[in-house]
Amino acid sequence: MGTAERKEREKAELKELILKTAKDILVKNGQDGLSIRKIASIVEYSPATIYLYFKDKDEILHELMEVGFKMMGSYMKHISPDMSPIERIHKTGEAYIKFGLENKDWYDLMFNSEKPMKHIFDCGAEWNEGMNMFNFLVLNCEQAIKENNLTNLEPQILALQLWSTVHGLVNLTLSERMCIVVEGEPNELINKTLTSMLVSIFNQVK
Amino acid sequence: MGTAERKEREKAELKELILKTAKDILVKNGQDGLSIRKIASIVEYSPATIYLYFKDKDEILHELMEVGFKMMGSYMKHISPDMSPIERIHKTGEAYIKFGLENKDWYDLMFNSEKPMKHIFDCGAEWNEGMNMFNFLVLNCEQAIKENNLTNLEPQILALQLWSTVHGLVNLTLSERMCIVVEGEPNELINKTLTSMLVSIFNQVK
DNA sequence: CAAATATACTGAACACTGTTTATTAAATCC
DNA sequence: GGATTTAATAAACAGTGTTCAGTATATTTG
Repeated sequence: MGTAERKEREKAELKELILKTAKDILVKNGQDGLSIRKIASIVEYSPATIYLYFKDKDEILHELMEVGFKMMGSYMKHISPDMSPIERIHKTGEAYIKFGLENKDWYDLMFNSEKPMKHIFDCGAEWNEGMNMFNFLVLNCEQAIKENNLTNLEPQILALQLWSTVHGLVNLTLSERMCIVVEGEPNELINKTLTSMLVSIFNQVK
Repeated sequence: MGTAERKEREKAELKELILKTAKDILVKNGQDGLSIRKIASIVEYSPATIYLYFKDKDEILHELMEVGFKMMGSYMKHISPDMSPIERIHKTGEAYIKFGLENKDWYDLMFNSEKPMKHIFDCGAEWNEGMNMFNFLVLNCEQAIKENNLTNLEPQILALQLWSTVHGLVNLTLSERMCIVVEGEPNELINKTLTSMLVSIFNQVK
C-alpha cells in the first residue's frame, strides 16, 4: 500500500512549506525578522516541529542561500558566449552589483553571513554555487587574457581582483559607508568605479 | 564645595569603565558575546544602570567603533609624507588589510555593522573617522594622478576603486568565501591581488 | 480485533537577548 | 532635621534558538 509514499510526500511538502515561509519572512521582514518561532507560528506548528525537518537555523539559512544563488542566476541570463570575454566580465559585474543592491538580505546570506557557511563546514559540504560563479569568472579572465595578449596577468588573481571590487562596492553601498563619505548618485558612482577598474585592467570597456 | 565636581568625575569614571568592559568582552568573546547584561554583570551594576550612561546598545557600539579607528591609525603610523603617493597608497592598502584581518570584530563594527551607523543617523552625527580615512586616500590619489600624468583618472573614483577592492578582499577573507573557492595561502593571494590592482592602475608598484 | 510499536507533534523548560518603568535607597541642599 | 534631587535597581515585557520528556495518533504485528 502507498501509505509510506504518501507520508513521505507529506513530509516533503511540510519541509517545502517551512522553506517557502522562511523565504517570505526574509523578503518581508529581513534577516533580523526571520526567526524559527515566526516560521512555526505561520505554518501553524510548534517551534519544536521545525527541528524535525531541519537540524537548526543555520541549515534553513543555508537552503535560503541556495535560493539566492538561483535568483542571482536570473540576473545573468543575458550574458551569452557570443560576447567578448571583456564584455562578459563587464556584464557579469553589472549584474552582480544590481543583484546585490536589489536583494540585500539574499546577498548577505550568500556572501557575508557566517551562518550558512557554518552549516557547510559542519556537514563537510561544498559551496558549489559560489564556486561555479567564481570558476565562470576565472574562465572569462583566461579568455580575456588570451584574446588581449595580457600575458603578465594571472587569471585567478584577476578574478579575485574583479570579485573583490564588486563585492566591496556592494557592501560599502549596502552598509551605507559609501553614501556617508561621498556625495553623488550611488548608482553613477558605482558604474564609474566599475568602468574605471575595467579600463585600468584592459585599457578598454566592452 | 567640590561635591558636584566629584560626582561628575565619578559618573565619567563609571561610563569609562562600562566602555572598557565592553571593549574587553568584544576582544574576548566577539560581537555575538557582547551583551548589555554581560557588561552589567562584570561592572557589578544592574542592566538598567547601563541605560543611565548610554542611550542604547548602538551608542556603545558606536563608541567602540571610534576605538577601532584609533587602533587602525596605529597600523598606519609608518606611512610618511616622504613616500611617493603610489607607495603611500600601497602601504595604506597593506595596513588596511592587515588591520582588518587581525581585528575582525573591530573591522565589522567600523565597516560592516549597521548598528554604529544607525546611531550616527539617529543623532544626526557624522562619520568623521571614516571620512578622514577616505579623504586621506583621495588626497593621495590626487597626488598620484598629478605626479604620474594620469589625467584620465578621477581622484574620487580612483579612491573608491581602491577602497572597494581592499574592503572586498578583507570581507571575502573574513567571511571565508575566499578560502572555500580558491586554494593557496590567503595572505599571498591577497598581496598578489593588491599588487595586481596597483600595477593595473599605475603600471608600477612602489 | 487487540496489543505493541512506530511516527508526528508539542508544552514546557533552559538560558539567553535589549529595553522600560515604577520603586527604593542614599546623598545633598536648604 | 526635613525636603528634594540623584542614582540604582527589581521586575516585567517581548522576544530569541534549542532540547527533551511526554502524548496522541496511526500503522503494523500477533
